[in-house]
Amino acid sequence: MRKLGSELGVEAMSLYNHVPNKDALLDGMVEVLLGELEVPSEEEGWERRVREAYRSFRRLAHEHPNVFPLLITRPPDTMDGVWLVEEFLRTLRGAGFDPETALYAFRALSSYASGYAMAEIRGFAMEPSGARLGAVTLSRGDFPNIHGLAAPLRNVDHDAEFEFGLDLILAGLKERLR
Amino acid sequence: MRKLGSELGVEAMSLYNHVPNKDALLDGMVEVLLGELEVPSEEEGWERRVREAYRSFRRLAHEHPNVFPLLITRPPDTMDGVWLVEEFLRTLRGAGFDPETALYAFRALSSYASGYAMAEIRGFAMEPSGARLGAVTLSRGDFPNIHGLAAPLRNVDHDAEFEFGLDLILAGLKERLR
DNA sequence: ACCTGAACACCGTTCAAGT
DNA sequence: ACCTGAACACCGTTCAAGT
Repeated sequence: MRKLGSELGVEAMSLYNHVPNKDALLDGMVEVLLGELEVPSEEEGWERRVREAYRSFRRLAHEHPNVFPLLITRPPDTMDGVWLVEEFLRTLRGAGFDPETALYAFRALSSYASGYAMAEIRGFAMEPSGARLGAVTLSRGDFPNIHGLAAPLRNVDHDAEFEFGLDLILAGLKERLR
Repeated sequence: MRKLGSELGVEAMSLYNHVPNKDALLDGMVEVLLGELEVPSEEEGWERRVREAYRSFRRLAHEHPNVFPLLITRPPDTMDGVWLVEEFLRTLRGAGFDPETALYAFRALSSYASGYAMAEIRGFAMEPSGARLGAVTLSRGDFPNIHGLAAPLRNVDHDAEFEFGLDLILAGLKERLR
């Protein structure tokens, strides 16, 4: 608050004339972030629509790596948020899914996408990145599999990797449609 | 630090005789948490082994909802962590996956599981839970799909839901095996 | 070797007082 | 209507002084 105040050329206490407290401010930031989500038009077909929406979701993480974790930490309780869910459910219902499966699909995809985006921002958990491979000394004998991946690990194509997981889930969903 | 100190019947400053700083303390907590992960023995077959490991991962979130987010926020840089990855990769390699796919599979499953577990802890993002459905007033006309899910939303079986996503990804992986 | 008091540089927030 | 100084109740951390 003090830092934001000075950024605005004002004392920290003045902010409380415009905002109830810091939490409200953070909630507002999350709301703005969510507003930047780009959901493509309906003509594209359900699969492409869903895919693009989650690509856009991941893009939010790249564009605002400091705000994005707040979206995960403090799920927004806004009308805009509810609208997005309604849209998603409608799209999947239209594709032929029953209501429960549509909900499961939403949560599965959202879990995957937010988990992946978080990992990208904070570093992949329990995993020696290219940089970290050096930090911990891995004997080639004890860690043959990680060692064999040293080169690929150094320059993973995150776009392709994200798409891989998306493919997996979407393929599974299409399977259930039959 | 002050609170932990008083819990131990000691002033906060005394802690610095045993621990470099607060961050190191948090890292240690994450390390202990990770140590509680239960990876089943190898005889069970790769799929069951992977499935059980991620069930155990999710259990960590339930048992330690305050520490688990730290695991996501500050990916541990420990030998134990590397060992887990090595184990995972070895198991999938043994099942017939090529190295890159094994890595992708690890990250896809980990992203999904951590995303789902986080959502369970903090509340599902952009989604009216049973409780929240009341907070925001949803006209039946504007949100027909969410409204149709009101009953299922109130008592989702999270175990089954988590399993649904796991099935989706594992099915997709098995598909690639052929 | 371990603990402590005093101190430093921070937080978010309240409230009476100013304009 | 909006801003501010002083103050409160907090943080993590350092360091010289004690035992």
